Amino acid sequence: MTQSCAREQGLAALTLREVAGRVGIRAPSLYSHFESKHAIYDAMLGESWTELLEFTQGVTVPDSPRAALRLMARNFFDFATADLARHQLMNLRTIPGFTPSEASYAPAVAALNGFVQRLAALGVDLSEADIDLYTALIAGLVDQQWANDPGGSRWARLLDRAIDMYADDLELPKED
Amino acid sequence: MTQSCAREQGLAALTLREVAGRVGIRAPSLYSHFESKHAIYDAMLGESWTELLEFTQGVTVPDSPRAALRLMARNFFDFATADLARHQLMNLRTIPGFTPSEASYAPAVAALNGFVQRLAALGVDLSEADIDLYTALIAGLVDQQWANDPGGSRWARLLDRAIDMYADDLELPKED
DNA sequence: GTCTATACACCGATAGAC
DNA sequence: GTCTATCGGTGTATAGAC
Repeated sequence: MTQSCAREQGLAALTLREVAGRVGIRAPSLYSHFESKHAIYDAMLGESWTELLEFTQGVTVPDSPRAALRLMARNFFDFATADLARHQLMNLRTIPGFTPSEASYAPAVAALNGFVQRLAALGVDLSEADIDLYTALIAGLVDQQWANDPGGSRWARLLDRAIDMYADDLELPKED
Repeated sequence: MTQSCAREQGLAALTLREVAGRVGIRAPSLYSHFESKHAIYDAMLGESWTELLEFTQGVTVPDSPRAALRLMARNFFDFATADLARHQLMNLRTIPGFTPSEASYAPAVAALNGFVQRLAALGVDLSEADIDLYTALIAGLVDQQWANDPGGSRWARLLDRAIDMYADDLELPKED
């Protein structure tokens, strides 16, 4: 449900009539299921983070902190570069008045918590600033990939280097 | 001309009728000056990069590569976090079909070239990958600042640390 | 309850009079 | 150049059939 319709053009290209058409109903019927267009965005946001959360929970990460960091970053990067509308919804604030509900925000928090706890299990305790720097680093690579080389790999190539740079900053052990 | 109208709400909130209203004319009259709404975006984009370019050209940077990097990054960050619509236009691809014209893209290239050349003058030669990593790093901090703490300083605080992390990766001399 | 039909205000864009 | 009038499309809302 509420699948990404505007996967190609981005969030702004999503119209209620198209969403309804794909489900096989008329546009106004959507209001039986959602209060507004923002509510649809909200549902999509929740589903997206839930999808990422469930995916990451099914992945076993390496014992080495650096390798674990690399793998989790790669997974997030691939997830975010696979669907533009989803990325705009999860990581940007493209829609003027839209703020996520608590319910939809919960899986996002859970996903980030999962990331932190997996590293903690490997003996790496991240401060809030550490986490913020990490999210900014990955988000920046994703954004540049979308903005300046969509479909390519110009920034995807830099991911491992970026993670290594970040791991050095955290003073993680060099060799795996 | 073509000042940022949607400074508060973002690019998507910009309407032709409002733009026209601020200039004191009716919406259709805009089409005497611009071919389409995209052409207005294009003009705004060109003006924004030109503004940044002229600003940075007037700034004298420190002799130390690290300090120079810090200052230039801070200038860009402040510029990008001061105006949401401008940031979306310069660093993101928020508008579905919009691609900048060569003319509007030129000052963007010039601004980045200026950055590279100033570092070169200090003995720091950046590869293409180095540049891409830099832009991703700063863009990521800006995006997170806008998305998760607009008006605040949660990611602004991390800027110097991020630059230092980057400078370490480049193996720039530690002390200034 | 879920849908259709219809209407409203607004959007970007065009045509034509002055 | 600027205007008015208007077009098709959008999000949104409501009334009413089944």
